[in-house]
Amino acid sequence: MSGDRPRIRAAGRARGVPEATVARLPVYLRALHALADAGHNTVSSEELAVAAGVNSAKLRKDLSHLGSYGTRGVGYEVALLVDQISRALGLTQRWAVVLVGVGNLGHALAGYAGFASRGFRIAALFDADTERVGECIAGLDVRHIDDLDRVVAEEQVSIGVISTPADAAQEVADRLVEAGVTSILNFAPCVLQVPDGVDVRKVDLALELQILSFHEQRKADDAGSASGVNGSMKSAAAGTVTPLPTPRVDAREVVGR
Amino acid sequence: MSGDRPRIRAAGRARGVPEATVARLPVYLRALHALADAGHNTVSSEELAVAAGVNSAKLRKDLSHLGSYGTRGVGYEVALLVDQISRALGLTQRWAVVLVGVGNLGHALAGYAGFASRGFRIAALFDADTERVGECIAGLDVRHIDDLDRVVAEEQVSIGVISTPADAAQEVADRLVEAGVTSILNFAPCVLQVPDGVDVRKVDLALELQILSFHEQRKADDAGSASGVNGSMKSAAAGTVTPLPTPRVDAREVVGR
DNA sequence: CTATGTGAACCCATTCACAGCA
DNA sequence: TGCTGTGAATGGGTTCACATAG
Repeated sequence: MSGDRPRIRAAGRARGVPEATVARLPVYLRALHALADAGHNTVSSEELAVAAGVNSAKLRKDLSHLGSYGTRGVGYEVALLVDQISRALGLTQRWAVVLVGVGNLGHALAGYAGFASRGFRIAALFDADTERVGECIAGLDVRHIDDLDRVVAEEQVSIGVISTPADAAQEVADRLVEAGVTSILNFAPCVLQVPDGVDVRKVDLALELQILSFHEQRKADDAGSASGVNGSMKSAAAGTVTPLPTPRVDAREVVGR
Repeated sequence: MSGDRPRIRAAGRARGVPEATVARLPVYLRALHALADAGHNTVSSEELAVAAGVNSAKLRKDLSHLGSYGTRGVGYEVALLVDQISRALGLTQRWAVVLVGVGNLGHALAGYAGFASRGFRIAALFDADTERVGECIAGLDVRHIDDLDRVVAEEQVSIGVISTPADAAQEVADRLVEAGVTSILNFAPCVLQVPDGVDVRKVDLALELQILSFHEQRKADDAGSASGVNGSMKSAAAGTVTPLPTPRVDAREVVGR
């Protein structure tokens, strides 16, 4: 038993699972559910790795951090693995979450079936706009942000989702923390300041596109330098052409910082 | 000039920027825009690091991969840095993207102002459901997926966003690649198979919550083991209680794998 | 004989600490 | 003098390759 170096362990349960591993466990879980649906009772590390989009060595190393739940020469029992990963992720309980900000994105998140199906229950929706309060979205009434404290306490909420504009996000985060929330998922495009003990994860939609933009550019450059010395245009791959020399930053027109 | 080890470099432009650095450049860009709006002309690595939520050593190392654009003893000129980072990310051109799947989430993405404000133009919306085709969302008509090839070619689209249900995502990805798209942002909770040369980034909403769940559980466990030997309940922190012993996986009720 | 579990090697990223320049 | 830019040190994560168990 035990991993590489002697990571911290609690009483009986496995602990000190590396962060990179934690981030992949939900992917394995998804793949396992799909395999179970397809009627598989057991699965090899190779099969599961393919289904999860990683290599098998990484998968085995990841699983080894949870314990030894495989059978040498055979593979893993699907149901058992689902059980163990769910347990490791804390999904044996159904977490209550509150969502703040029911604009464009908040609406979609409130109606996202994936939350319910993967261990989460939206306890309440909030907004600061009194126009929106009272509106019913996905079976939930939108409440005013001032009710946050009460709901978080009553429903034992520990996770908050922020889908407000960027300029309101910090204020909302402060209120969530004040109310007792200790984990925040932030969809607003800004950095949040929170006290120790509070976890924040961010999802930035445009940021992901910007990363893709980098790689697109790289591909276009490669294609360009393959033929002409510095292929000024011509093989600009699939990108919107117009390679503007130095357009000065007058970009960023609308909305969020 | 040049980084630590001699990473690959092209003609004159900086290359071989580490992936971890690339992922942070958009964050720096956001912070710089905010600083510019606040009237700052120059900024020190320390100030910018705080605004971006990283430490200053990491920031400087990251920027060093783009070249030497700071002034020792002074700091960085905000406008110049914005320019250089934009250039490095390939944001001197405005990329055209197509969005496939105008359900709950697709709707929200189509209306997301952050795309337009950060260098991207939604060229078209697509759906397979003929009921939806023709609908107008955020000023764009929803087109049928069969028109994908034409639009991608005509508008020189190289980036596609998938916001379909999981069971349709692979099919859509295949079509996007077939049409000539070489970068995909996938919101569907599944692993996509794509040929070499195509980049995929994924955003999984529930996955992020599951990661937070892990850390919540850890905090709850810590709080529990602080007092009683194995505090069976009582100090279950803020989480929805009910620590179920071995609930057998009957979870996952609705929707996507 | 097969596929897991894991030490060891390797590689990438972060952090430190200071040389070098305005 | 102050802050950038960067070698060197450290640490985490990935991959390799094989001992081990069924």
